[in-house]
Amino acid sequence: MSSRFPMSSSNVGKAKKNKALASFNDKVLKIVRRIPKGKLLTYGQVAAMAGSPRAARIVGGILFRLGPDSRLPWQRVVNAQGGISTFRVGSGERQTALLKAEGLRFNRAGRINLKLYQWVPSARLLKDFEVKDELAILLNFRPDW
DNA sequence: TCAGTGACTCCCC
DNA sequence: CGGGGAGCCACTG
Repeated sequence: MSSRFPMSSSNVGKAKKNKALASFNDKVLKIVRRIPKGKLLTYGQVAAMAGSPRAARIVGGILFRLGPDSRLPWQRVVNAQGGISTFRVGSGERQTALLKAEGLRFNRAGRINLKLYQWVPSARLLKDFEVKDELAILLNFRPDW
Protein backbone atom coordinates (compact mmCIF):
# COMPACT_ATOMS: atom_id res chain seq x y z
CA MET A 1 0.00 0.00 0.00
CA SER A 2 2.61 2.52 0.94
CA SER A 3 1.90 6.19 1.25
CA ARG A 4 -0.79 8.08 -0.55
CA PHE A 5 1.87 10.55 -1.39
CA PRO A 6 4.10 9.31 -4.17
CA MET A 7 7.64 10.05 -3.33
CA SER A 8 9.30 12.87 -5.07
CA SER A 9 12.71 14.35 -4.75
CA SER A 10 13.89 15.13 -1.27
CA ASN A 11 12.04 12.50 0.66
CA VAL A 12 12.93 9.54 -1.49
CA GLY A 13 16.21 8.67 0.07
CA LYS A 14 15.07 8.78 3.64
CA ALA A 15 11.69 7.11 3.32
CA LYS A 16 11.24 4.63 6.12
CA LYS A 17 10.17 1.06 5.51
CA ASN A 18 6.56 1.24 6.62
CA LYS A 19 5.93 4.68 7.95
CA ALA A 20 6.80 6.47 4.76
CA LEU A 21 5.98 9.88 6.17
CA ALA A 22 5.79 12.42 3.43
CA SER A 23 7.68 15.61 4.10
CA PHE A 24 5.93 18.95 3.92
CA ASN A 25 7.88 19.51 0.73
CA ASP A 26 6.58 16.37 -0.93
CA LYS A 27 3.01 17.04 0.06
CA VAL A 28 3.24 20.49 -1.45
CA LEU A 29 4.46 19.11 -4.76
CA LYS A 30 1.79 16.47 -4.73
CA ILE A 31 -0.93 19.05 -4.13
CA VAL A 32 0.27 21.52 -6.73
CA ARG A 33 0.42 18.77 -9.29
CA ARG A 34 -3.28 18.17 -8.76
CA ILE A 35 -4.48 21.70 -9.38
CA PRO A 36 -6.56 21.57 -12.59
CA LYS A 37 -5.89 23.75 -15.58
CA GLY A 38 -7.69 27.05 -15.21
CA LYS A 39 -7.91 26.78 -11.43
CA LEU A 40 -5.90 28.30 -8.60
CA LEU A 41 -4.85 27.75 -5.02
CA THR A 42 -3.14 30.27 -2.77
CA TYR A 43 0.20 29.63 -1.06
CA GLY A 44 -1.62 29.55 2.22
CA GLN A 45 -4.16 27.01 1.06
CA VAL A 46 -1.46 24.72 -0.25
CA ALA A 47 0.40 25.06 3.04
CA ALA A 48 -2.72 24.24 5.02
CA MET A 49 -3.51 21.20 2.91
CA ALA A 50 0.04 20.04 3.39
CA GLY A 51 -0.37 20.28 7.13
CA SER A 52 1.04 23.68 8.12
CA PRO A 53 -1.52 26.49 7.78
CA ARG A 54 1.05 29.15 8.54
CA ALA A 55 3.79 27.95 6.26
CA ALA A 56 2.72 29.84 3.14
CA ARG A 57 6.18 31.33 2.73
CA ILE A 58 7.69 27.90 2.72
CA VAL A 59 5.46 26.90 -0.16
CA GLY A 60 6.79 29.85 -2.11
CA GLY A 61 10.33 28.77 -1.38
CA ILE A 62 9.66 25.23 -2.49
CA LEU A 63 8.13 26.31 -5.79
CA PHE A 64 10.93 28.80 -6.30
CA ARG A 65 13.53 26.07 -6.13
CA LEU A 66 11.69 24.03 -8.73
CA GLY A 67 12.71 26.56 -11.32
CA PRO A 68 10.47 28.12 -14.00
CA ASP A 69 10.84 25.13 -16.27
CA SER A 70 9.37 22.65 -13.87
CA ARG A 71 6.76 20.27 -15.16
CA LEU A 72 4.52 21.11 -12.25
CA PRO A 73 1.80 23.72 -12.79
CA TRP A 74 3.48 26.14 -10.38
CA GLN A 75 1.74 29.03 -12.12
CA ARG A 76 -1.53 27.96 -10.52
CA VAL A 77 -0.42 29.06 -7.08
CA VAL A 78 -0.98 32.73 -6.33
CA ASN A 79 -1.07 34.93 -3.26
CA ALA A 80 -4.06 35.40 -1.00
CA GLN A 81 -5.08 38.52 -2.89
CA GLY A 82 -5.28 36.63 -6.17
CA GLY A 83 -2.13 38.36 -7.32
CA ILE A 84 1.14 37.18 -8.84
CA SER A 85 4.04 36.98 -6.41
CA THR A 86 6.72 35.93 -8.85
CA PHE A 87 7.59 39.25 -10.42
CA ARG A 88 10.39 39.77 -7.98
CA VAL A 89 12.12 36.58 -9.04
CA GLY A 90 11.62 37.20 -12.71
CA SER A 91 8.77 34.81 -13.44
CA GLY A 92 5.89 37.23 -13.21
CA GLU A 93 5.38 37.75 -16.91
CA ARG A 94 5.76 34.05 -17.51
CA GLN A 95 3.21 33.13 -14.87
CA THR A 96 0.78 35.76 -16.06
CA ALA A 97 1.00 34.54 -19.63
CA LEU A 98 0.55 30.92 -18.63
CA LEU A 99 -2.53 31.74 -16.61
CA LYS A 100 -4.06 33.87 -19.32
CA ALA A 101 -3.48 30.99 -21.70
CA GLU A 102 -5.55 28.86 -19.36
CA GLY A 103 -8.39 31.31 -19.60
CA LEU A 104 -8.00 33.27 -16.39
CA ARG A 105 -8.76 36.96 -16.40
CA PHE A 106 -6.97 39.65 -14.44
CA ASN A 107 -8.61 42.81 -13.17
CA ARG A 108 -7.08 46.27 -13.35
CA ALA A 109 -5.08 45.66 -10.21
CA GLY A 110 -3.57 42.58 -11.81
CA ARG A 111 -5.55 40.24 -9.66
CA ILE A 112 -7.63 37.20 -10.35
CA ASN A 113 -11.04 36.62 -8.78
CA LEU A 114 -10.37 33.74 -6.43
CA LYS A 115 -14.04 33.21 -5.73
CA LEU A 116 -14.38 32.36 -9.35
CA TYR A 117 -11.20 30.45 -10.09
CA GLN A 118 -10.20 28.89 -6.83
CA TRP A 119 -9.87 25.14 -7.03
CA VAL A 120 -12.15 23.18 -4.73
CA PRO A 121 -10.52 19.82 -4.08
CA SER A 122 -12.79 16.80 -4.03
CA ALA A 123 -13.89 15.45 -0.66
CA ARG A 124 -11.86 12.35 -1.45
CA LEU A 125 -8.67 14.27 -1.96
CA LEU A 126 -9.19 16.32 1.18
CA LYS A 127 -9.61 13.08 3.06
CA ASP A 128 -6.42 11.70 1.59
CA PHE A 129 -4.56 14.72 2.83
CA GLU A 130 -6.34 14.51 6.15
CA VAL A 131 -7.77 18.00 5.91
CA LYS A 132 -10.24 18.48 8.73
CA ASP A 133 -13.72 19.62 7.76
CA GLU A 134 -13.35 22.72 9.85
CA LEU A 135 -10.18 23.67 8.06
CA ALA A 136 -11.69 22.86 4.68
CA ILE A 137 -14.50 25.30 5.33
CA LEU A 138 -12.03 27.90 6.50
CA LEU A 139 -10.16 27.52 3.24
CA ASN A 140 -13.33 27.91 1.22
CA PHE A 141 -13.17 24.31 0.14
CA ARG A 142 -16.77 23.27 -0.04
CA PRO A 143 -17.12 20.01 -1.88
CA ASP A 144 -20.71 18.93 -2.17
CA TRP A 145 -20.33 16.13 0.30
C1' DT B 1 23.04 21.51 14.28
C1' DC B 2 21.21 26.23 13.76
C1' DA B 3 20.79 30.76 12.39
C1' DG B 4 19.15 32.95 7.95
C1' DT B 5 15.98 33.34 4.57
C1' DG B 6 11.76 34.62 2.10
C1' DA B 7 7.16 32.74 -4.99
C1' DC B 8 3.37 34.77 2.34
C1' DT B 9 -0.28 36.82 5.39
C1' DC B 10 -2.55 39.53 8.27
C1' DC B 11 -3.31 43.87 10.55
C1' DC B 12 -3.12 48.76 10.95
C1' DC B 13 -3.38 53.30 9.03
C1' DC C 1 -7.24 50.29 -2.26
C1' DG C 2 -2.33 50.62 -1.09
C1' DG C 3 1.84 50.56 1.62
C1' DG C 4 4.50 49.57 5.77
C1' DG C 5 5.68 46.37 9.45
C1' DA C 6 5.90 42.41 12.17
C1' DG C 7 4.98 37.42 12.78
C1' DC C 8 5.54 32.74 10.67
C1' DC C 9 8.14 28.30 10.02
C1' DA C 10 10.07 24.38 6.81
C1' DC C 11 14.02 24.32 4.23
C1' DT C 12 18.89 25.35 3.27
C1' DG C 13 23.94 25.60 3.63
